[in-house]
Amino acid sequence: MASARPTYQSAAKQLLRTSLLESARQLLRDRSWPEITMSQLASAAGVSRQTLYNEFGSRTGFVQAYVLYDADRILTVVEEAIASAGGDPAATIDIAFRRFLEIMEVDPLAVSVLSGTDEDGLLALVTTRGGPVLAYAAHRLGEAIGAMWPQAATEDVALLARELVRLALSHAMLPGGSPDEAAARIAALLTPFAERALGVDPS
Amino acid sequence: MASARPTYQSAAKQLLRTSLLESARQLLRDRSWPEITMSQLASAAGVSRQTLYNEFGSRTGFVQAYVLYDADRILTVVEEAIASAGGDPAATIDIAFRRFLEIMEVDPLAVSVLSGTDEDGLLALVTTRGGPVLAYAAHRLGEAIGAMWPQAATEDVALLARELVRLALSHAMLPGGSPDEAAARIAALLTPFAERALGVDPS
DNA sequence: GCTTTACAAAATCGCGATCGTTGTCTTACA
DNA sequence: TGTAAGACAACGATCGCGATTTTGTAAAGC
Repeated sequence: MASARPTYQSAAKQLLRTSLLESARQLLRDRSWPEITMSQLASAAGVSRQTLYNEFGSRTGFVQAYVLYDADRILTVVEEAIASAGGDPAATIDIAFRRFLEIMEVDPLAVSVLSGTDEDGLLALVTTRGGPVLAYAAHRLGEAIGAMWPQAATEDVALLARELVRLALSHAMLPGGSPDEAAARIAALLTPFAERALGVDPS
Repeated sequence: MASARPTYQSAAKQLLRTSLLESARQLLRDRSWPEITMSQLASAAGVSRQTLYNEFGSRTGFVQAYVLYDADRILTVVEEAIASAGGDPAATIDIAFRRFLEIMEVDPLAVSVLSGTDEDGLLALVTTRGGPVLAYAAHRLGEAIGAMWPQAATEDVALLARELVRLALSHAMLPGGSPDEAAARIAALLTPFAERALGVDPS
């Protein structure tokens, strides 16, 4: 299977990265980020510390990559939820938001940030310095929604995606009711915009 | 009932509180919160340190009160902006959001939180532990909107107010474009919901 | 390309000592 | 009654200092 798109090198590199990132995910289940050393991380993944540095550059470089990796993970699930909604605006927003909040409740990084006292500066990484994550998530979400509603203006879809991400992060950091309740409210709030963007006749 | 006007005692107490809080606002213009001591605060307001403690209990008690005071200040301006909009849904949301973001750009506490490295835990006070502020702001905003749109269901107004506050805080912490641009986008996003709640015929 | 070993720079920790601050109390005053 | 002022213990920063750990980089070996 050498004819596949990714070369062996890139595939191996990808395997290395996910192995490291997944090990970090495991370690984050019972220790907070500042309690995890690069040595522990390397040995948990079965590679040398040097390899870890070659791949991610520095400690902060790794944690930034991990945030994106975590976002990627979550977005994949949310995209599946969107695809399963069958195109209905209200159902799409509701299920996507609900799935997101449900995941965040058990996400190692999220619970670590929310439960701890933020002795590390991790909270800022998704708020005041959360530009990269927000942009990435908004883009991915916009693609997923745009694929499902091709008749909607890309401008409207991008707008909906961006603010949806902001609301999602806000509700993840400070829950307003259960995921079910929150998702229902957000869906009720944003469905009129979505329907108008889709040209649905509000009979 | 006691009296229509506040008693001398309550008025004096109120004067004392606002004097202290306003002094803190001044001090926050060139120092961050952890750099301000209770002694400095008391003498800046011209009262004894003991009086400060009698009124606010503790240092954290004061900063929490200050956050509410600051929110109150900002909300007053936003309420005026809402009243000036004349009831039109799009204009109301647009001007309220824009005024809020403009204020936050020069608010001493806000710039202190956004520029600093959050060595104090102040960022958490408007995110993961921001329940009280969010509830207070959502309530005030709901009242203001409800007074302008009496025909809308209180449920819809409360929903709009709550999520509007979340979006506002998100945009204040991590700006997405200028206040004008952000406000225009939020207005475009939420106007359909507001119009539907108002029973406006979308001709 | 990964591992091992080595190494300098930087961060962390333990541990007193010190100092400033917090929070409380008591007394004096209007 | 409520504020000012002084004194006070408790607590938390801060500092010095050595010891240790961790970060980040480099070399050599497989």
